[in-house]
Amino acid sequence: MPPVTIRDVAKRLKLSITTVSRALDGYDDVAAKTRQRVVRAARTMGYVPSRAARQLRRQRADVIGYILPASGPHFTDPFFSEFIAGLGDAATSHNFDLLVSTAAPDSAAEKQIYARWVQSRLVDGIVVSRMRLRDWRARYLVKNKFPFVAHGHTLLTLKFPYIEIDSRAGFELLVQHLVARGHRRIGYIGAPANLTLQADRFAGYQNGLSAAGIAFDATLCAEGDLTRAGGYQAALQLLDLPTPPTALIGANDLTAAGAMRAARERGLTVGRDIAIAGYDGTDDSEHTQPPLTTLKQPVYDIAQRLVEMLVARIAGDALAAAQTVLQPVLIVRESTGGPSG
Amino acid sequence: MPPVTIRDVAKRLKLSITTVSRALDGYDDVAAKTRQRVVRAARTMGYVPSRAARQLRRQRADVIGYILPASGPHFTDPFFSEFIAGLGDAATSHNFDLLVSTAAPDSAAEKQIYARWVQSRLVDGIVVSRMRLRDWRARYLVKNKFPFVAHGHTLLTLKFPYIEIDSRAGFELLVQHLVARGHRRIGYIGAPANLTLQADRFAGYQNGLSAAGIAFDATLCAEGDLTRAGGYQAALQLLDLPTPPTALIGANDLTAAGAMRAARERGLTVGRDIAIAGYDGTDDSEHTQPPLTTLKQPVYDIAQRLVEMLVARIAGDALAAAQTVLQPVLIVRESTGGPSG
DNA sequence: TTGTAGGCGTTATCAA
DNA sequence: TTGATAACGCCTACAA
Repeated sequence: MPPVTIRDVAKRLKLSITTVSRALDGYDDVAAKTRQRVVRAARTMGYVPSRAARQLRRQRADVIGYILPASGPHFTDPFFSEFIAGLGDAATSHNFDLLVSTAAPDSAAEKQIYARWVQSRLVDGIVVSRMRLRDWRARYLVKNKFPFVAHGHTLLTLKFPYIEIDSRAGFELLVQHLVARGHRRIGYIGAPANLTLQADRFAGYQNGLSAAGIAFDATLCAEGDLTRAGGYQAALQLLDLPTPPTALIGANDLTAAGAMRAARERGLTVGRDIAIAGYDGTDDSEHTQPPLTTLKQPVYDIAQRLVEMLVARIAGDALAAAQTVLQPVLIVRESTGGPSG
Repeated sequence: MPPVTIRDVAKRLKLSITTVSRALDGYDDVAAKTRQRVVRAARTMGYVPSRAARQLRRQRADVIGYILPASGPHFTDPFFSEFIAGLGDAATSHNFDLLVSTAAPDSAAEKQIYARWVQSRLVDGIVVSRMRLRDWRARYLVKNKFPFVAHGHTLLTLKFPYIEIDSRAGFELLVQHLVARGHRRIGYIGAPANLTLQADRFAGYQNGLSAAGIAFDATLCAEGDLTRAGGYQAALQLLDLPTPPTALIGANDLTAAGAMRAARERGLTVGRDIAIAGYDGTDDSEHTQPPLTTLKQPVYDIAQRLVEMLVARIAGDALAAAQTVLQPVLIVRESTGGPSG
């Protein structure tokens, strides 16, 4: 059976489709009694407006989009689980739907998705995450005047709303913590250099060192890729140095988890022979063995707030152009010796 | 500026919109030269068909939907990261988009989402996961003749396509493995009783015991909720028995991870003092400490194949009604003594 | 090979 | 307070 349309409802009630539409949309120029009849009939007949028709007429989809920075099988960063949960919950509560796609960063597929979503007006707005220093996505969306919000900034002179964690300050804190525990040779496992988060976190690491009067040593730095495997490889490299570091900081928790594994393989007991710390602070970090010292960012809340900003922006609210910077919270656990260590 | 429509392209070329439409859709009754002009003009003008209009006309959205069984902040099961990655990649490669929402199982919100998606034809088909024994979702979708595919079966006498892992056989294998390592008191931490997976895995556990001539002991069984926290709590309960189990099986890896934590807190060394095993086998299981013995299901592939089946079904392909059962693979790691243990 | 016209299901404008 | 009617942008018989 074909879906029931507004026409069916109107016919059944011997009313015009206009009246039905207005009654359902809650206009106040409909007799209370009529409205009641309409609402009841619509419910019993199971009428739900066609998205396509409504969308065509109103020129908006009530959908927001998000693209996961990955494609392929092994994708399990808990950061993104929590992020998506936040986006989804917030979208629902604002009567939006969430469209999700996957694409490797800077791939042709990614560009194609953006073009398609924007040009075909499939979505009304986009949430962009894991920003890059010279992010073509920001450029593209600004150029097309397309509503979007970001998790993190760029180096470009573009104005757009974002929420961001002051990870630079966070990493300074982290270094300070390690120095207080007596560490001088502190290694750093970073992310690809084109990412904003790498620039920030690396800068924080360097600042932390210099604040403690420790000379920066490039040989103690390696590049990871924000995955466990990347952290593992990079950590091995650092641990096999003639004079290895006594502490390692990963650009995120996954990197740190990989580093923990590498340390164990080299016969080191994490938290005693070597200190390891990460960044993100999703639940998983509490459940590594030993539990991971980390900087916690409120991922779920950030996602929710991003959606709120985006929805406001789609509605044309100028206020939504805000740029918010939050402070991460240092959580000290056993991987760096424990709270009282 | 308003988006460019097919009319704009036609006007510019002094052609009818029909010709433009047909040229772009690759019909062969368009002069090669005309097509070329049209394609070029469309590209330079940045024309992309309006989704809403096309959708209204063709009565399909080219969108499939998936609902994450969770709402709230702490949602980080790697199973679902991988599942979504698989859905997203497969959807993209079939020229579909993926709509994602979140809702607690059996909540009012969940029902509402289904009603909305189905009735408003927002999506052309739905992927359903974590099936329940008497699953109203399957009932609802079958009743509405709405295309869907499932990860797992139900107890209902409904015919629908699904892919499923023979987790019953898997758990028998797991018990067998533990028995071979000398365990007789094998505990089980399950999932909520209304879930299909619980029925299957619990049955497999029981079968495994009886095959080994071990009497079933209900006091060695506890109910978890497929989260780490749930596994932790349930494990504590079992470990604090007068005569605690020497081995624990979790209904999934997260449960097992929680159990490992509980064991450590009780001063036990996992893999030596107690054996612990799980189910799912995402990358994370390899990185617990010690690495977790588990039954691996090919999550990413399953997700991809589900999408393929769904797409075929949406296209009206009867073949897509298949019901596939795959075998899980036992992966023995240190948490039960190691491969050679 | 190209063009005309109708309609997909809504919402919104204007009259009645 | 209600109803007729015109779009929204596209696809596709059918006609030319």
